[in-house]
Amino acid sequence: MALHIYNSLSRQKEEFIPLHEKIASVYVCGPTVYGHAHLGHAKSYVSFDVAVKWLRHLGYSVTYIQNITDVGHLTDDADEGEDKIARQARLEKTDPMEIAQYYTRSYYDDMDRLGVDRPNIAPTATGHIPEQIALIEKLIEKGHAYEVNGNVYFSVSSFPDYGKLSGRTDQEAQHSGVRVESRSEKHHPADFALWKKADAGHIMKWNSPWSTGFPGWHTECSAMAMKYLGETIDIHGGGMENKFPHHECEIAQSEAATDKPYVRYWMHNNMVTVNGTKMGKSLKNSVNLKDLFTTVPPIVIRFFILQSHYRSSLDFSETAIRASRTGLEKLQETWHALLAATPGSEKLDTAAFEKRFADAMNDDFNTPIAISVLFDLAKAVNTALNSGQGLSEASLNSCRKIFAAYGCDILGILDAADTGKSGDKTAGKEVLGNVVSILLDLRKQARENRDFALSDLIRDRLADSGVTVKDTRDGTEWSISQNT
RNA sequence: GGCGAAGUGGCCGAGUGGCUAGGCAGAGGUCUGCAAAACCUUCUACAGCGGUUCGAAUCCGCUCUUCGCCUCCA
Repeated sequence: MALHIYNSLSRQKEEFIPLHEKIASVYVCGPTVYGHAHLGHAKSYVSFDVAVKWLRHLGYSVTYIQNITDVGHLTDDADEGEDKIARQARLEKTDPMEIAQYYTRSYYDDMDRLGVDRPNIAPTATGHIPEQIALIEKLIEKGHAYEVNGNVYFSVSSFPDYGKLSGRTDQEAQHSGVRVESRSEKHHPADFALWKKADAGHIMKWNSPWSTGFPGWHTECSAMAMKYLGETIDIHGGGMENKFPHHECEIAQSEAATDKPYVRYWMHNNMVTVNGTKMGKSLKNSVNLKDLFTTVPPIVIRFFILQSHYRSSLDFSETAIRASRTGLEKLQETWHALLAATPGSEKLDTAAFEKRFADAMNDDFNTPIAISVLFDLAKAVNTALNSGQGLSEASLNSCRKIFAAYGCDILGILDAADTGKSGDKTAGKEVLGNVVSILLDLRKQARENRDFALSDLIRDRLADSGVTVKDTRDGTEWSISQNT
């Protein structure tokens, strides 16, 4: 089965055929850096991380662009209100640049811990003002934009396709919820700002042909996507809430400027909810990742996210996280057992598992199904290892390969450091291993003497220290507990 | 009001016509000095009402409910 992607524009799954063979250009709307990342960011960027990893696995050369919005994103409706970064700078009594850089670092810290690969290019809006001005000039030239009092607006009525992504084609419907005063200088209420003149005292501002000001929020993505990926890009991703107006406006200004299709496949991921309600900063129910990481390992969060489809909403709760954690530990147990196993005689045909996994991923990145395939394989592995026969060397190797490639590399839900092939045992770890060995030898002697009080004491004290001891058919195993 | 998504067993969460999703939790069993883990067996489903069909969770209609977007938001 070839890769199929659900295209928000056509509202159906389509076979993925990139503009240029074996090359995939991907642009995903990045964060506005005025606060720490929350669980919603995690869902979005983990989802696209897996998509990109799968594309690369399929042999595509992927250029993945994810912007950093550090100017132009206003607190109120698209054309009024204060800049988010500037507002936060005022609240924290510092410079907007410091706010942007501080929260950008914070964002990458969190994504690193979640195992999200960095994009190839992470352009900032402030770093691409000339490109945005050039785009606006072109739109004015072609009659798609007009200037009033140093502000430039896109003329929605000049672009008949406006509304094709969000389904909002009825002009009346578009504005029914927009609270713009009737005295607005815009020609039509639905017109959106491309360039805004800065008020006195505004810190982030640049010179332009129209005024000293700053670009509108929608302009940056079009300008940067087209600069690095060309006028038509293969995949554009983002959160569903950005479909309108943000992506609708991107299409309008890009296609009006180039007369070419802007995006071949639109991908939108769904929201994280808390108790069934959307998570949002303004609702004061957002789950900050740094806080969450203090009690839940990042890899569990990643697993939790991938257990649902990216187009489904995901409801966050303590019990749901706990269930994920237990489930993931089960998978990791098998992974560890697989690495520690010695060759035996039983054969396990892994081809079917590989095919099922690939089919699931090719079906619009269906990670829940892909994970269930790993669980099924884990069950087969456990059964074989438990039987006493063990797995043949060839089977063992193909199982390890699947877990390493799919569990570690693509889904990122199994710790690659556990493969043992890295051989990066630190001195401290070796010492610990030796000490634990001594204690386990003592415990073994105690058990042989049927001194179970002593053997249990050793096990309990080790458990208190974060070392879990298990007696298996093949002897005693130990591991460092999770979350230490 | 307009646009869109969705209602699955105790919980999470897949599944677009017939064949066990998966995970967590529960029950029984195997193994074990006891734990833990693992394995085996097993119990709870498709919001409601109609319709299409040999057959529907899956298609159609209606009703009810929830959520998102239409203001900033991954």
